[in-house]
Amino acid sequence: MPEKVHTHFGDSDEDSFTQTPNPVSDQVAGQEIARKKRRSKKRKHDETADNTQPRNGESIPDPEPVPIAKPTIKEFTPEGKPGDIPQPPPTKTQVAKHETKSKPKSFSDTKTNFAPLRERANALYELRKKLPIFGHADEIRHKLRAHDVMLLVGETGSGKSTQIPQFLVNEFWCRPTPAQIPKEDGSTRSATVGGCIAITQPRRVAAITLARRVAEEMGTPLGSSSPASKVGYAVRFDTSVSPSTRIKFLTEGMLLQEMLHDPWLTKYSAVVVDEVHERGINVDLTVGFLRNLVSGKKEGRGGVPLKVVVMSATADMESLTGFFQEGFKIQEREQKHVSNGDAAEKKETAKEIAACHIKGRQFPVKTIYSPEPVHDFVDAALKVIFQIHYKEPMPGDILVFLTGQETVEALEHLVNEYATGMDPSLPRIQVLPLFAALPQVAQQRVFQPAPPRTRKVILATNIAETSVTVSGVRYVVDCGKAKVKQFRTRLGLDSLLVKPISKSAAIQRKGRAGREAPGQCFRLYTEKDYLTLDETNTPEILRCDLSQALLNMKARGVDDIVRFPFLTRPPREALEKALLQLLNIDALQDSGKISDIGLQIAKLPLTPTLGRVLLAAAENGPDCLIDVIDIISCLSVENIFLNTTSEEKKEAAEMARRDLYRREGDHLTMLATVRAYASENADRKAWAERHLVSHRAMQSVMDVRKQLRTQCRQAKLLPRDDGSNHTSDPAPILILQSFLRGFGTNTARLVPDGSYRTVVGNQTVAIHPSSVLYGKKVEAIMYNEFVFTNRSYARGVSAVQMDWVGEALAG
DNA sequence: TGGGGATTT
Repeated sequence: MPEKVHTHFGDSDEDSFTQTPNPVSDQVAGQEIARKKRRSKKRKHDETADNTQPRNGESIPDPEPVPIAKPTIKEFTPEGKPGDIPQPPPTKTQVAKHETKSKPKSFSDTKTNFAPLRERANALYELRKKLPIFGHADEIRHKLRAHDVMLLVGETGSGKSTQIPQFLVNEFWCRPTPAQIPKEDGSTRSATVGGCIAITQPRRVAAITLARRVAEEMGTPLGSSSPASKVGYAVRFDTSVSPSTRIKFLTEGMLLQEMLHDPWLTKYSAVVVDEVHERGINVDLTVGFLRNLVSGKKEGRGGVPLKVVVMSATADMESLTGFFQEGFKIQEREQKHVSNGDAAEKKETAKEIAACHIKGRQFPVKTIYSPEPVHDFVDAALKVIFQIHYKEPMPGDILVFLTGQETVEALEHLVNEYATGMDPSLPRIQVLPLFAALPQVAQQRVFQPAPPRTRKVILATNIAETSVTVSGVRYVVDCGKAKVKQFRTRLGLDSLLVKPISKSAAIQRKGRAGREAPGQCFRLYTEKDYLTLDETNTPEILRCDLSQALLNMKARGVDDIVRFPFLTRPPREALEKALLQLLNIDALQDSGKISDIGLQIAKLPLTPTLGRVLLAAAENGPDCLIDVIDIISCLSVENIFLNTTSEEKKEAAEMARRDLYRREGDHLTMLATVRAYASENADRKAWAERHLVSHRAMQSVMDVRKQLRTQCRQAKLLPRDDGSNHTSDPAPILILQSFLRGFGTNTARLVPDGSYRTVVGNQTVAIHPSSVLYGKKVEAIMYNEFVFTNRSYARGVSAVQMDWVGEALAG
């Protein structure tokens, strides 16, 4: 059987698929490089010779990792070295026995650990010196002394995320500075501004692991483990900082949240925004607020400047430079109106935007395109996997990018089937699926080394593009597609469709083959198709519902949304729709200003709609609120019910969950699940397994629930002592009516032909198969999500009465 | 009859 696969593939045009990149490919890559060179010449900032090299590694011939730039200075300034943090003098406790380690943490105990920390840091220093960015330390420090904003393009493996904060932390401008901050009444108050560096990350794990690494490199304990710790992190549900934290890694969402309470970011001397190229909505908002901050008068900081470093792997430098320059230009124009400023002249250099390019440390990856368009990429991937396995030496695992769980599982079966008939003298194949919905234990298998004489074949969604790094991969197979969620403003509907990826995503996928050795990337599409791909991913801000983003802006005092500095401006229609949505839930006054309700909602870690539901439930009393919090907690995490792939499993799941299902719909079913899980005191994990409920998801539910209960108590929506011993029967009608206050427009009624039509818009919608109401016919339904995949589906569905809907829509 | 991937004092 494998032979057949192999020959068949070879028949089509074996050479094209097994050869080195064809001349056309090289030519085009060359043109791309030439274009980049021309563009970079236009830049007036200092540049290193590195900049003119091809940046994306498309056709780098180097057989070795990119050589490291020579350090520009021979001796390092003391601030770059590990161990320059104040070290306690050696004392008797320091040589004390090991028992102290296992004792509860206290200051004196951690002192004991400083010596080993320092040793480790000294060892790591040797590795740090080899990072491509290391030789740029002085250049970077120098530029940031003169400029407030710096853009830094650093390819994968350049070391930017760990080194930049260490380069900057001992700069003079990074010290806490006494300042006079004007108060509303015209007087001033004394305060200390700055002293700390924030580094934002799109993902929680990245923030935590980077903090851990930098603490190690600096020879300091991590976060709250010691009051002397210099490095900490802050992500939702897990903050670890100390009074002496100087470097803090946090998620973008966390920094936005901090800005809600401290709009001037007075704790910080610098904010480093990492991974900007991913363009999640939070990073767009972050750079928007930061631009206002650096180009404004900084009165809330007592005039102390804030340094901003924007870092990206594949930056569109022109647009980011233009973005920050525009901010300074606007400020200049406004200042000229006020004074005939010659004071403005002096500060001119600070207002230029510095730039810095750092080469990555990446091995060359050969690109092999499909000679012809591929119609069935699962089939094509199967052939390429075996072609690699037959021809290419061991070791070298294969990473295949597919679109979703369905294609991953289909290919998993096919590969296993063909592998059984393989020549026994060949190395074996181990197929490992990887997608977000996969239980954690199964995901972990991807990181375990393969058994001897076995090649790992990892079948992944685009979780492997950014979130998860698998070692040992030398071959990437890229189907060229991904599922993309797009919010359609006009219909108020999310669609999840398979679409071609962007060039930068294709380059990112390819790069996964060159992390440890030279590699190969098989693209299951033609080179012509590659050239027609969009340059970059569509920023999330153009693809999502904007109501939460707008409410956050309003809560920060941005009344005029149109004047907000968007890195990419969403279409007017999308902004208007979001404003209308906020008006509908009373989060805004008719004037467009934020209302008291809006302010309360903005403080909740929820979508505005769910926030509105929570406040409505509070009006129905604490019992109702406690129950609604349980449901909202489920709605704001991943699916709590495990997937049922086969018919058998589905039946087993229905049996196991029978006692949880509620005829009122998914909302009360979730409530029953949370209540049952929470009251299970013996073994919650076993309980979850028995009921085919995701334990991981339920742990998140409990975290959210705790957070929401705490916030509700602080907001006096719940009495102080209530909550834990709540046992009264739920009141389904009150609960569902609370939900209708937020989801009144997400309703559909049954029409005579047996289908459901939306109350607003009269569109056909079907109940999603994952719903407990699937196949049921009720007077009307309310749903949390309206999604289009193969057809329009309502997800998160409960039965409601039409007169409740009428009341909710009437307000 | 079906769920790309993140994230929030």
